[in-house]
Amino acid sequence: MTIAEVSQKYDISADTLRYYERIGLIPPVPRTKSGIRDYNEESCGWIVLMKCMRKAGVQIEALIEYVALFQQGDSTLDARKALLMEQRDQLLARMADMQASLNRLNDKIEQYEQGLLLAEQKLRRKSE
Amino acid sequence: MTIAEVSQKYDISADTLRYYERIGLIPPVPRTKSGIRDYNEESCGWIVLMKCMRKAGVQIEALIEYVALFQQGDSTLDARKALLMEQRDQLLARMADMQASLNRLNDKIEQYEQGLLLAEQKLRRKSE
DNA sequence: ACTTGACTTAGAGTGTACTCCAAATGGTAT
DNA sequence: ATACCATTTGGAGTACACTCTAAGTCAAGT
Repeated sequence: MTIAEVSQKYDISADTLRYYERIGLIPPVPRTKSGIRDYNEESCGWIVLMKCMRKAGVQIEALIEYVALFQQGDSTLDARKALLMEQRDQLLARMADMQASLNRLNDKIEQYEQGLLLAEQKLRRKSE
Repeated sequence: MTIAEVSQKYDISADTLRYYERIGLIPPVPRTKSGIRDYNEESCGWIVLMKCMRKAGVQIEALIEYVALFQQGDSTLDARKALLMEQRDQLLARMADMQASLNRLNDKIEQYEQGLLLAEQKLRRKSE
């Protein structure tokens, strides 16, 4: 697959795909003889993984390290697992922050609902 | 309260507190005659709110707009509620992305656990 | 052969959210 | 009075993650 096809398929700009490869967020993508990227299934797998992680706010630096470890082979299996577990913990912490924020938002929205209700009642009383 | 006290109490740098006020993320803080900030309960309330929202990734721009609406008085009650509801929706969407990422991380970690187990078994077999 | 359009690279530019700095001022301790 | 330390402002600098630009290359169509 060309970069344009991958870009469309996964809704990621070609610039971002090149950037991800350049910084090592995904392993090098296979090329044609003339140097044009020819994404295969493995490349696409990395892209899907990284899109998912980035959408969730996982830092690029940690992901780069994961890819680097992966490329170093089986000796890094436990380091990779440790990295994933750390990212999971951070993710859980961020989700807890978001839940706290969500609760506050819900409380506030409810207050506004009651406030608006009171304002409506005032208007009705006036017109009666 | 001075800016140093507020900074310590809420674990936000004095620079950030000034920055938040400058851009309108919190309403103007009361001052002493000599122009030094003297945070009161209301100021602290805004700080707590904004710390919570920012930790959860709510965009500064939306929060600035909320404060601006708030300062315009009761005529903006429904606009404020609409803004909060939009932010809640965005928050829920991001939490869903994070849950997807969390699921993938958990799957991968489990794979590594099984992989490591297999590696251990291989080692044991060799040494037997 | 020549145009066209997608692709390549290196490097510069952008947006968001801080974070730091310099110069000036104010209140407090000696 | 003088030293000292926190505070003030405006503006510059930083970190992260893209995003865009310029200049060049390549394969396909006419």
